[in-house]
This record gives sequence, structure tokens and C-alpha cells, in this order.
Amino acid sequence: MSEPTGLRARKKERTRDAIGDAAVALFLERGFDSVSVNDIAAAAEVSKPTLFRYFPTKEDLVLHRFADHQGEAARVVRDRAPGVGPMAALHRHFRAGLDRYDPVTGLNDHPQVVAFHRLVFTTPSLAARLARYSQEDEEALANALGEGIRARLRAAQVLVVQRVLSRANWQKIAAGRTAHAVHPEAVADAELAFGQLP
Amino acid sequence: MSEPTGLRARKKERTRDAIGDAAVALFLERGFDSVSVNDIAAAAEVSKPTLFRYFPTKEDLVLHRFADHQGEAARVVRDRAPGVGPMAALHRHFRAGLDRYDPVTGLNDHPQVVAFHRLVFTTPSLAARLARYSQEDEEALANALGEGIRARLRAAQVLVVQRVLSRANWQKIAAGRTAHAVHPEAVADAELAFGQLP
DNA sequence: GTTACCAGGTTGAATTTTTAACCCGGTAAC
DNA sequence: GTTACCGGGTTAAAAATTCAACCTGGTAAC
Repeated sequence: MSEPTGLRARKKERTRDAIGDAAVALFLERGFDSVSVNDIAAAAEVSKPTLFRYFPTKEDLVLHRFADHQGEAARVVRDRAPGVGPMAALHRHFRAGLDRYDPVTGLNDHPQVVAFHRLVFTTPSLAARLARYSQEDEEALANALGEGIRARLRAAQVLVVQRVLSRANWQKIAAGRTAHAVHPEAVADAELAFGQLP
Repeated sequence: MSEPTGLRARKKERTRDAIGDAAVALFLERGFDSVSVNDIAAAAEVSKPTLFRYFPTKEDLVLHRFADHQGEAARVVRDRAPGVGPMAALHRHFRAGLDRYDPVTGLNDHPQVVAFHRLVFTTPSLAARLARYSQEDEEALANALGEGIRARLRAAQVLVVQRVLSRANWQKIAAGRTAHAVHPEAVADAELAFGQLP
């Protein structure tokens, strides 16, 4: 199951986690702009060049958690079971995320997750950078769906649907409701949104 | 008091401690000969060449705790208060070690310390290597005491006295007595031994 | 008596990290 | 308006570490 972890690979992973965790912790505590990369490097006990070797920009220190899901939509389409249409596969995948309260669906009421989302959505430079990630995701999904303008349109539609659904879920939870309470609506919303896709 | 700890120095110290601690823990658990340096490197999460960069031989993995006291006798003589003779200074220093139950005096009943001493005294290659450490200590002390054969003889006498005293203390404790109970005898023994030095 | 393996220890190249210095754009001081 | 500092980000060289391979001396198998 797990790869033959050499010493080198294991330590790199640990370093990366240490930097990412220290960054998110400090950002949540003091806000994105009030924390310098020097602070993060110091907290992670790493030098500044090392920090930038793992994360090319300050924004990526936050967004690496989304980056884990990079290209996921395209993968879902490519790996779908035979006989299942692309849209159905994406719908099912999103639904599964809802059922396990995956943070990317916005349907998660752990305080840390909520605070993290607020951080991302209320910091302009982060939202901007997140849009660029999304852009790449969109291209990958388009390629998985086929060629030409139709594939690109469908890819864009799917991702925008997911973004709207996630944001709606998050807002309800930010308003104080529990993830469990919101779940039925979230499922219904997804039903509606995916249902009206071409 | 503390040095300006750069990142590099701090990590080196941590690595050294990780290796040394892992080694002692494994040796106490399974015995010196039943643990390979590969085991230690793996436990400390370090490669074999790195291990040997910190500790030149397997024996040093145990004896680095004595190495901290390297040259101590010479230092005591050199740094003694004015008006105090070399022998008096050494006697006082040993007595102070007794009073604070310093492990090097043998007068310490913490299970880990006792087990550690047993490890050293019952493993031939360790005893041998410890003798070499002691040899260097002796030369340094001789230089601190003066020149010529008389200084060397006195250095040897002092160190042999310390070794005998430490071992006597350890044996009483290994027999089950507490350090506190042994303390008066230990002081008296030291009085006697240092008193009969020329 | 080969053969093979194991443990202590070494070697050289490749990778990673630290260090200290720098660039650049912004902004506060005066 | 210049000077000085701060934060994001980069650079080149030095130090540390991993990796894979090797050497050597023992000792177990056969």
C-alpha cells in the first residue's frame, strides 16, 4: 500500500508538513498579512530558502491543502467505472464527499476547518491564487472530457457548480448550523445543480 | 549564558542527542553486542555514515556520556582558587560530585544510571575504550600538575583513586542499597583515599 | 575449504539545507 | 526627496546528509 519510504523521502515529507502546519497555525492565529514568511520559517525551524523550495509563494503555504485535490475532477472522469457517464461520475464523487463531510465540499463544522475557509475566502490574494489553481483544474478536466469548445464549457460548468455548492454549504455552517443539519439540503442542492447540467 | 544558537548548530545538537539516546536505550534493552549500528541508525532516523560522523566507533555511542567529563580533572586543577593546592582542589571537586549524586561518582541509584554503569563495566570492549579515555585524561591532568615523572605519577594516583572510589560506590548500590544510605561511607572513603595521597 | 552472509566502518557522488548576501517594491521618517 | 527599513523572494557557496557501493574480518553452512 505505502511506498518504500527511504529516509530521504520521509524527511522531506516531514519538513513539508512542518512548514505547512506552522504556516496555517500562525495564519489562523494572527491573520495572513500579519505573519511574515520569516516567522513561519522560524516556527518550522527551517531557513527561508528551504521554505521557498517547498512552497513557491506565500499563498501556496495556505493553498497546498487544496493542491492535494489538484486534478481530482479529471481523475474522477478518467477512472470512472465503465457504463457511467462523466457527469454522473462527478456527481457521485461530490455526493460521496458530502457523505464523509470532506472539507472541500464546505460541509464540515470543525472549528479549524471553518476558520481555515474563512481565512481563504476573506483574504483577496488567497482567493486570487485559488482561482488560478481552479483554472488548471478546469483545463485538466476539459482534456479528460474530450476536445473542443464543448468539453471546455462543460468543464467550466461543473467546476463552477462545485464552487457554488461548496460556498453555500460553508455559509450555512459559518452561520452557526451543524454539518449534520445541513447535509440534507446540501444533497438536495447538489441534486438540483448537477441535474440541470446538460 | 547560552550561545547564539544558529539553526545549523541547534539541529546538529539534536541529531547528536537523537543518536546517542537511541543507542543507549537500545543497548540497555538488548545488550551491547545484540544491537547493530544499523539498528541504532534506523531508530535515530539517520543514515549510517551520518552516525559515524558523530561517533567514530560503536563504543563511543555509549561513552560520549563520559566524554562530557573529558579533561575535567585538568580543568579543576587549572581553575582552582588561589591558595588551594591541586590535591585539595581535586578532593573538593570529588566531594561536591558526591553531594550532588553525580553519576560519575558511582553514587547514584536511579535505575537507568545503575543499568548504564552495569552495561559499561560488564562489556569488555567498553571497559577497554573507557581506559583509553582515562589515559588521555591522565595526560591532561599531568600537564596541569607540572612536568616530569612526579607530575605523571601524581596524576595516575589521583585518577586511580577516583576510579576505585566510583566503583566501590557503584557496587554497594548495585547490591541494593540507596545512594543516600551509602553517602556517608562514600565521603569517608574519599577522605581516606585522598588523605593518603602524597 | 569454499561460499555466503553479517557487522563495523569507509568512500564518493548526488541531494538537501543553512548561511549570508542580495534585489525589488512599498512606506515611514525627517 | 532622500534615507532607512521591512517583507517577499532569489542566489551562490559551504556544510550536512542520504544513498549505494565497497572493504575487512569473522563465522556459519555445506
